[in-house]
Amino acid sequence: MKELAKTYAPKEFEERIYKNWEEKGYFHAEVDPKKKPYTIVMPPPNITGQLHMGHALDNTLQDILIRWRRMQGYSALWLPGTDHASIATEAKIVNKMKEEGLTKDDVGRDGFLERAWEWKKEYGGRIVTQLRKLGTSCDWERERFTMDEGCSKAVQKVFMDLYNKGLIYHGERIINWCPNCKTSISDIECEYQEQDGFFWHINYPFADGSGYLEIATTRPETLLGDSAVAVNPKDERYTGVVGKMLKLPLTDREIPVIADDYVDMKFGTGCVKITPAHDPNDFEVGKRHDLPLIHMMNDDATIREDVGGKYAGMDRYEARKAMVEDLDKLGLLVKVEPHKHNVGCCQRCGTTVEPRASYQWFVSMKKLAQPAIDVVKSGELRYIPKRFENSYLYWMENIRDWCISRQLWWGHRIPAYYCQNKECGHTEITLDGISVCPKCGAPMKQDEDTLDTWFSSALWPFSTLGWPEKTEELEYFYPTQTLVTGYDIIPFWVARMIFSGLEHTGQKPFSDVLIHGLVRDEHGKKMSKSLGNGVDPLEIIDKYGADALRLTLVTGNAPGNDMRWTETKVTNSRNFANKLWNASRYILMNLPEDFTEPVLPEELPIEDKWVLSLYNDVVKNVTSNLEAYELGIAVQNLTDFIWDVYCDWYIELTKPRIAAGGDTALAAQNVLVYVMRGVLKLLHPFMPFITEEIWQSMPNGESESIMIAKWCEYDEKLNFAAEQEEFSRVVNAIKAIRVQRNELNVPPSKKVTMHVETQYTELFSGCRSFFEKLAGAGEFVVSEKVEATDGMVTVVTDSARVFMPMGELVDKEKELARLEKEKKAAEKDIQFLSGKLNNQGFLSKAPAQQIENERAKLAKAEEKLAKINESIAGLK
RNA sequence: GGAAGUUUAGCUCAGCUGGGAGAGCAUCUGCCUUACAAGCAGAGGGUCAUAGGUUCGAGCCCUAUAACUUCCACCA
Repeated sequence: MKELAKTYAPKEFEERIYKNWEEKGYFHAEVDPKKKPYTIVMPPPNITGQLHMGHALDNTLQDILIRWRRMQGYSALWLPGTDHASIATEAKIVNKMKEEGLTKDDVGRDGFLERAWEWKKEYGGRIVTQLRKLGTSCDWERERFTMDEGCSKAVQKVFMDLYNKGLIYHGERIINWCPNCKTSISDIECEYQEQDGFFWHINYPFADGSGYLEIATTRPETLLGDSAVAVNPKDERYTGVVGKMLKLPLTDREIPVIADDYVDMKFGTGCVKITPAHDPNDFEVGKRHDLPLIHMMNDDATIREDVGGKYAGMDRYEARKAMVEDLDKLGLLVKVEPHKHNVGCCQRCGTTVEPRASYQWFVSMKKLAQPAIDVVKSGELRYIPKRFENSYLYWMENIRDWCISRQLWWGHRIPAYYCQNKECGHTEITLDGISVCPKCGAPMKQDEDTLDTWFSSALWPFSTLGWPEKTEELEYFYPTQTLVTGYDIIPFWVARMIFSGLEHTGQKPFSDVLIHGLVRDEHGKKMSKSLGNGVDPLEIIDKYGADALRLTLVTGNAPGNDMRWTETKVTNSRNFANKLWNASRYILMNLPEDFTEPVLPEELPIEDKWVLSLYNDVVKNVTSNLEAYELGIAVQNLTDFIWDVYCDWYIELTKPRIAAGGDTALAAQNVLVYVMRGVLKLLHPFMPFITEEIWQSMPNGESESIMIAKWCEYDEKLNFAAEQEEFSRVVNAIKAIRVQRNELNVPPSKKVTMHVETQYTELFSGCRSFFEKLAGAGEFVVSEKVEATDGMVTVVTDSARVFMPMGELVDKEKELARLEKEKKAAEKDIQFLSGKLNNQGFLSKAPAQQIENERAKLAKAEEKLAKINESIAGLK
């Protein structure tokens, strides 16, 4: 046992405690057949990342669950790791090289990767170091990285398996191209923004000189890639022109007019220019009509040499301007209308993406999605809260093929090898590498591309446990139990883990998905780097401690709901920590030196039973709320009990006994320590540091660290419902006296004589010291009947009347008015309750328990009214 | 265009399977009561967005409306 410092100063102990836990190996989870496993895999933060509030929330929730389950006796594994974040990291390296005046091509693939690994070595551990400050109890011995050997092996294996099953294919499709990152991105990495644009109406002349066809477009520069103009076959305006040829302006090409249902007659002019290489819909139209695919842009969105003519080399927007001007000069520009439309932007860099036909690798999704839909529909895998199942299912049911190849170097290189002999063209997918074509003997060359970052994240729950090897870890810890993450990455990550897990391991990757919301700023805005409204968790930890931060993030946190960040919430949390600290300090100060373990005596006074019974309820409620993932409610139960019941009432109740010394003091001390130890354990998952620091200072024969102490269980022996009810009569009387003293401005230091009239004489006499201590009682007399005299204030509760002689402080008229007011209130109660109890509908349909409750309430109200009436009569 | 969420005290939010509206902060009034002023004891403050409906009974369930937020789709 060591002494607690005078004030709560988390900086003094948080770091030391964490280090100690880690040294003792408490974070490590082993395969243990004697225990049940409980596994959470941490959503791996990007190696480029810095700890932000989102991480702090996500990891606090996970740590609460893991610490709780560990204390419950599970072999609780929280598996941490980081993500290589291909685009983000590659961008960092490219920027860094730019400062040195270098480009990717200058250093080459190997040189680039060397730099990337170097960078990873230097910064990749930053975020996990920051996580430790939060108190996260992850098993660092099992820390993984999406590009480490094991995860890479899993990626290659999955790629090959899917390819062999025909679920991965290579083909030319329209993909989203980022001209800045110079890579393809998937549909969900493309974010749409509404922008003010224009609708350009352009006349395309018929080749035979018989007039024009007016088309409307938002992107005139793509005219260079047009291979047809389409009209709706039912559109009577254009029936005659289908099949005719148009002269494509600004070029020397001719293109046909075709008919296709895709065209909406009511929109624009009803004529659509078809650019199959640069628009997903046009691509489909082009396929149906066998139109040529005309690429008109380079990978940096400049106009291509071979089709661009005078516009070649211009940037897409520059070309747009020039072409519109030229069309105007030619008299072909009919009109320009302002037009709002949505423009796809690269999630990473914000650049407007260019839809572009390109040869890429795709995962064929339909087949994979079905089991992932079924597992949720059947309830075998559930989202908390359930409403997120809707958007998940909608997404999965309407899923499109996933473009997985990226024109990046940092990532898992695609294990596809192509025969360099064009005649042969053989493609080989192999994990071992191959240099000679097995078909023709020509040299083979590996695909230059890497895989989407999310391809490896999708395997995270099992790749980290050793898959594809049949490790004992995989056998034991998989499927995992809970995944904790924000709703923003359900499509990116959660969905992909689900179908990947089902496909490759035959098992769901986890049973429960706990979804949390976003931490917003105090105005409700999303915290973001660009807005500069982010709050740095590390600064908060530095100022208030990790426990205060954690408590703030979990208090009032309902699954799936966003929360606002305000600093006053943190000070509240810090204040609570301080309260707990001082309560512990007080208990320890008074403990006899030879006190070892708390033992609850057989005979206990009523207030002890009262607090133990309430504590017992808290044990039950905290546990059941944790089971329901209602972490916010669980912690509320606990903090309310600690502050309101334990500190403000029970500690105060024990003060007279402690002062008295002897057996009664010792009994109180046993209860104080017993309950304190219990609530410390219950609180530990939420506030690990302070609870450990206090635990270490207390008699703690149970275990050397609270981290590995046993979770509290509801104890039927501590259920003292009758005493709980009984003692509340005293509490209510004390509260009522305080109200009167306050209203009459009688200072607490002033002792007041009290004559208590009650049928519970034994109870109230036994509680005399509480009235002295907490209600400022001087002389204190309890009897069944008290004769009121002038100058007495009457305090009425349902179980007692307390008369206090206040002499000149009492104004008889005011006192009467007050009692009349209370009488009205009591009558209103009675009216309400008896109304209910006279209602036949209520009596016949309400549950018996409910009727019983209302009857009891009515009886109390009637008792109180009778007492008030008696007092009024007495005064008159 | 489709879907979801939110709307409760001045502010931030709880309110579990329907049974007389809660907390913290802020405001006001008293307190240095020897664990804590980062505290203690009190007080005031709400047509639970609006309109209907179901029910003996609705903040909670149903329908519609409004405002705000978010996700998905992406018609040139």
